[in-house]
Amino acid sequence: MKNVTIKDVAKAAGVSYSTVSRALSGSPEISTDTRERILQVCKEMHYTANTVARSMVMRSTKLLGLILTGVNNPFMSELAYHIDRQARARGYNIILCNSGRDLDQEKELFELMIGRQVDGIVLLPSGPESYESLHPYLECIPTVFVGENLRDAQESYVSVDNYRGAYIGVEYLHRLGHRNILYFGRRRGSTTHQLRAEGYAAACQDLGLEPQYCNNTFSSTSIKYGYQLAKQLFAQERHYTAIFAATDTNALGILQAAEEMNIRIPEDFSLLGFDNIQYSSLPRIELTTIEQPMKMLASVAVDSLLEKVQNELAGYSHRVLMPTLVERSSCRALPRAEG
Amino acid sequence: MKNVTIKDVAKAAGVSYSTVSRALSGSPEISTDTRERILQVCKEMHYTANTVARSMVMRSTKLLGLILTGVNNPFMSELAYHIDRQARARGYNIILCNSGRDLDQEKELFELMIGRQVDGIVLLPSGPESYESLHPYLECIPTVFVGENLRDAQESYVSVDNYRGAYIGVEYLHRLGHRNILYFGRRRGSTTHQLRAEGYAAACQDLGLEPQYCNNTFSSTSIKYGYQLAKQLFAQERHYTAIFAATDTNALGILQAAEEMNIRIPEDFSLLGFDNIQYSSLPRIELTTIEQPMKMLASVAVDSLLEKVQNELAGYSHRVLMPTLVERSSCRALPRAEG
DNA sequence: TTGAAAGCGCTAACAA
DNA sequence: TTGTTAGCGCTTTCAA
Repeated sequence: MKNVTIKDVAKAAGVSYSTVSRALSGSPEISTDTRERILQVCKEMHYTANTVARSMVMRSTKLLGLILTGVNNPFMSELAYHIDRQARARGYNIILCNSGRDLDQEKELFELMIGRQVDGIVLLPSGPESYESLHPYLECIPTVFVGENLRDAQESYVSVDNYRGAYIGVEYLHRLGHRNILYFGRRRGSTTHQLRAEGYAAACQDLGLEPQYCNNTFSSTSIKYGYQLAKQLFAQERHYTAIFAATDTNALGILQAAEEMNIRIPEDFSLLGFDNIQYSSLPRIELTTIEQPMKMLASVAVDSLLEKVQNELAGYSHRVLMPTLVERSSCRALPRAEG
Repeated sequence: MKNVTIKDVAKAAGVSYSTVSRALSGSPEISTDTRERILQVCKEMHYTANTVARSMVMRSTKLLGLILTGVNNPFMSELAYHIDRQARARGYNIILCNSGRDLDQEKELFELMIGRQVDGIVLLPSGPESYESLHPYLECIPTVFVGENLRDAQESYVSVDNYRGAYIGVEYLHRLGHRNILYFGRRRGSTTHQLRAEGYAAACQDLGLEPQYCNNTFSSTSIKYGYQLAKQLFAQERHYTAIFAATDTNALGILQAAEEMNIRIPEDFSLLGFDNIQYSSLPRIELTTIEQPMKMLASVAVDSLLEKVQNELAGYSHRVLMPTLVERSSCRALPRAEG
């Protein structure tokens, strides 16, 4: 485990070490032949520049913090993948951290990242409270929130038009002939969820449908909670021909409960999800859903973060992408009579 | 965006800056009251230590490189999650990189990580060729391979006993009454896969079964390839009552093809997977499979890497964990007659 | 075109 | 117990 430095190269090449630095940085203030000679020596000695030292003098680590609630979540891991790709294409690397959806952890991670001198942070927040909670840090470090709508908060974020997505979903089911659509998993505390519920309500209003809700009483969303909720729901009488689930994980919970109770989808009722996580395209699941364009989300997130980093501007930007419908097999058209 | 340094704190507290350093590092060579006074000033000034500067003098970044083929793969993302947790518990952070299963990328990432002075690398290799390909780098930086068996290679690795796992799987199917078990997705080029196939063959031999194979002619494993392979397989006559898939993704491809062709599982044949990725536990999928203990894999990987890092020993360790059977709904017991 | 030297923020050996 | 100083590997003025 050697450690060839710029000085070693300088000695070997018989020049001063600032000359080596110039050769490496592609400075114009150097003759072509000395540059080539030095580069040759570097190669021979297997010199690798010490990024840490460079970071210190350049006051930039070319490192981005990526804080999310848990990479093992399929939505997050997909996003993380694209964020890494995009960042690397721009010459940055990613320090990955999991907050576990814990505000204190999140704060701690911000401090850690600031100490590590990352150039910026991509945050998939624990919830809308994150914005308030992290406020003091946001002035110290360029940050972009992704996935969560911050509405008119004075901080950069990238998200999907959740209101519009829900609206599109209801329209689709309506077009299929459904007139009784239950919204499943409505939940307090998340702006994203609030917007989806609002979009649903607005579409119902516009199309003359009666809104019906099954509220999520848990503090978060998961297949397990979706399952528990669905079990309760199925114990009651059915007044709907379609369920619009607030998230794909909710929909998967519904699928599980339905399976257990011998309820057939889409024969007994149609099921529409939201997010288009990887799970949803799996055989036997084939969930029709509203897609969040994750690759786009990732790339816009990195771009707007780097814009902020490189311009040193204190401004912020809100980017809201349009979700789209992905048709698979969990929804069916209703014959006139049934509608 | 201020930047409070140790010097600023020193000036404010009226001490030399080495005293501040001592107060922060918890050195005993300092009086309790000056320490407390300094810590107080640090808090007031919102001082955060610059990890980059510290790294330089300490010659340790407390950073680990995590190189995998793609976090968006559910097996990888699960592993990444646990690796981060374990690393952080030990005071390290993770730089995440995706190699895209490309050997050149992998090399490039090693160089990048070495330049970044990471203390060690956790590698989920592209394949068994990675070991050869990365050889020059392995002497420069402590590395642990995870997931792939390197057999007797002189480098640390953590993996599962794939041979034994396959053996257990065949025993299980045999116990269920199956006498004709097809091994699906046998593939060249991966030691992991070779060992699984060997375990299958050995169990067949020991139990007096005739081995049958459906070979994976693709260079890698995915649901899509599994699907294509299965389509071909189903076009032929069936001489088996159970399929043992080399990986869960293969099994999911089989499920997809079966769905399309109205083949019922486990009624028409039983299906056993290997890995226990998250997908496998989903409703409607409920794949019975051989589990790789991912949390354990992650924690052992980090531990043996840090052992290497901290002891500065040039040695290596091979840790092989035992896989276990996870019973779900894709296998059924055969009545005597059918066996 | 090249070299000398300062300095990024910190730790640690040596003095006081 | 505290202060002074050198130096980690690099970039970048300023001189030559």
